[in-house]
Amino acid sequence: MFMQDKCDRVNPEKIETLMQKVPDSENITRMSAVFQALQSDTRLKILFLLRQKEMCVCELEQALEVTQSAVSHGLRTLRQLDLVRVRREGKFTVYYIADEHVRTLIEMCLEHVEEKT
Amino acid sequence: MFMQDKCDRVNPEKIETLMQKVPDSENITRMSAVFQALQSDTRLKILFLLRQKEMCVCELEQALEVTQSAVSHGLRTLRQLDLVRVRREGKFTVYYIADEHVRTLIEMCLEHVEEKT
DNA sequence: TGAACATATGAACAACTGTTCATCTATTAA
DNA sequence: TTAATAGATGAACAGTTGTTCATATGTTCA
Repeated sequence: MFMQDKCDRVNPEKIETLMQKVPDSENITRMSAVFQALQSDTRLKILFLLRQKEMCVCELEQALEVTQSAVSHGLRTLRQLDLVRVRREGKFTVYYIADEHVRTLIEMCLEHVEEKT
Repeated sequence: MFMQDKCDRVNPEKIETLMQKVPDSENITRMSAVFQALQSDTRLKILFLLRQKEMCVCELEQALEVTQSAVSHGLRTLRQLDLVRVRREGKFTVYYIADEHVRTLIEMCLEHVEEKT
């Protein structure tokens, strides 16, 4: 038996069906973490740089004009969510975009904001 | 004349060229705001609900089991960034996904997190 | 009109975030 | 080995966020 609390439009059974098609809590939380990683000017710029070519930390540091620490922290966040990946190259640590999903995410979002005058 | 501060890999001219292809500050900030809106369990669930069918506030309220106030605040955030749009329907306010970019964004992100076992 | 329902919004507080500073580890080249 | 360079990380502080509570606005129907 369902409660029919308030709104006339509410059909509790239908709502339950809709909720079942929402990703489970674990995945919602993961997605939330991904979007949260993308919600930073610095990290976004890092991704738009890496989108063009893989780069080491100090290249990013020079390009972005923030401290090495800030770049490194930003990269860790992106790395932990598998948005970027790393490769050692001698004394350099080279970062690159993890996969096409990431490219699509930032490109889709750019299109969205560019659309508005 | 450019400074060659640190890293051997750094080629200042090349870096300048790369930076020119990064979206300008205004758009980066807008994207940042969009991702920041997507970085919330409640708002993500709202979008995954609206993705299935347009809904009024009280339907969302029932589905999500948070206060009406929280839903309404969440919707405002999404609305301000044109991620959802509104339509009046008698005494109801019906919300729906703004466009395909938004669908793609959340679907792309879901794929990304589902990929990791 | 007024009562009931649907939605919006401001205030406020706890929780979280991004940056810098200081410091530590790892790698290279001499 | 040692000095120099590349990168990582913890602490800490100022700034930001999401929720609830209380209340205001808007719509319908009797």
